[in-house]
Amino acid sequence: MYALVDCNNFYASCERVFNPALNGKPVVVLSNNDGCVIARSQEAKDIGIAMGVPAYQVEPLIKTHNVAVFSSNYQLYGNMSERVHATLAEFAPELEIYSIDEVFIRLSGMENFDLKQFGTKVVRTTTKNTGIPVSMGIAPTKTLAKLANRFAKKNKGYKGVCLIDTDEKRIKALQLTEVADIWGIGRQTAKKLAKVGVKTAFEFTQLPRAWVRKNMTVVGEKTWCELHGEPCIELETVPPDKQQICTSRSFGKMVEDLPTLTEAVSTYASICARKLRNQKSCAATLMVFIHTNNFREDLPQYFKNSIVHLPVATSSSLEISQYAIRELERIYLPNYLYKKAGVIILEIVPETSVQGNLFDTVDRDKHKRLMKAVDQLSDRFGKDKMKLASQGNGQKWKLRQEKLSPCYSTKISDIITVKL
DNA sequence: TCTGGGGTCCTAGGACCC
DNA sequence: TCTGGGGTCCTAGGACCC
Repeated sequence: MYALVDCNNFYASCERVFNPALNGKPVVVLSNNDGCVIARSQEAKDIGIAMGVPAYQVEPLIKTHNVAVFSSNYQLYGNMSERVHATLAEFAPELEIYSIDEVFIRLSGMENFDLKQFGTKVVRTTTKNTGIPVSMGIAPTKTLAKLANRFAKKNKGYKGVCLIDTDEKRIKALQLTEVADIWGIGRQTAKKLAKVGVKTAFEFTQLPRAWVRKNMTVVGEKTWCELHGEPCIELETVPPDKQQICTSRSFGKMVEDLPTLTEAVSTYASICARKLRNQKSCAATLMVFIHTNNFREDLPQYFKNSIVHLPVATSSSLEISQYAIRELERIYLPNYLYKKAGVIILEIVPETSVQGNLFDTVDRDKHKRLMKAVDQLSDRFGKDKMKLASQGNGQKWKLRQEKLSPCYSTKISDIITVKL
């Protein structure tokens, strides 16, 4: 059996842990640049604030209902996420950290346990230890565990735990669920299924397997099998190394000049390089892209990217940033208002198997030592304390984060500020 | 005024090989 | 009249997830 533990309204719950005055009140968290609503407390959902809407469109609702609004604070959420994992790890040895707010657990060797009781204990302990309310779905496959989790959340009577352990419960759950709400069935597939008269998850499972294979590829076929109770999607206890790494942001204000864009691109390149070093890899290809604001139909538009293959794979911020800036200079055109830029690194290989180059002139050992020192300093004093000169100070392009909460759990300076 | 960011997997089709 | 067969690799694009 598998369990899926999912934190309820995760980002909104994180904000509440350190600010209990918000309990019982509507809370929303916004995406980067304070753009869209990406998390809502139950109260915020109840007054009709939809997921993903631009914040300015729900401004009247926010005012009328006195909704607490926060910029996203990933340092806080990441740390709270780690606390949830730590508690769960005490209950089970095999965890898959599926996302910042979801964990799959393999429940092996528990045949003689009362799983419902076990689940209730996990849910209660996690909430008690971290302050974050969680729900748990338990079933024979990951897809069914996801489904069970939906019921655990939606239905108060379950008290946060839903167990699908018989065929009867499985079929009942499938009948009560729209196929579009199944994990792995997206909008396009749901549309296709509607055309052949399939609305519920149960109806989907009644389609012939061959039809599913033909029309929905092996991916759909796996979902079909999992809904029948046959596990096809393995637990991934060790996260695989990333095959591509991307850092991109929209700017707080539109940017026109090359020097400012250069600061941003250099910063994104450095962040990519750090992510690369964290997984002990190097990359041999790099792409830079810039584009204007495509919501502004009244302005001239320009979307462009540029790819470069490096002579030797690297994870040095200096090198990656240099190449990124060079590509930016190739694609930059004046007289456009840019809204977003990004750096993507590809062709990622383990740092232990980098292919050398006879004509290499870079002192790679030196770079490595330097990066190690920089990373240690960043970990100790904050990631923005030491950077390349080309990154500038970020004043002209940084994110808009007008409603940022303090990093209660990670930064001492913030805690002191709060107390004052 | 204002509209997020970061990933993975699969398939089809073209280029190329012997 | 007639023009093989069997592969691999790469890329772009679509679909999905949080």
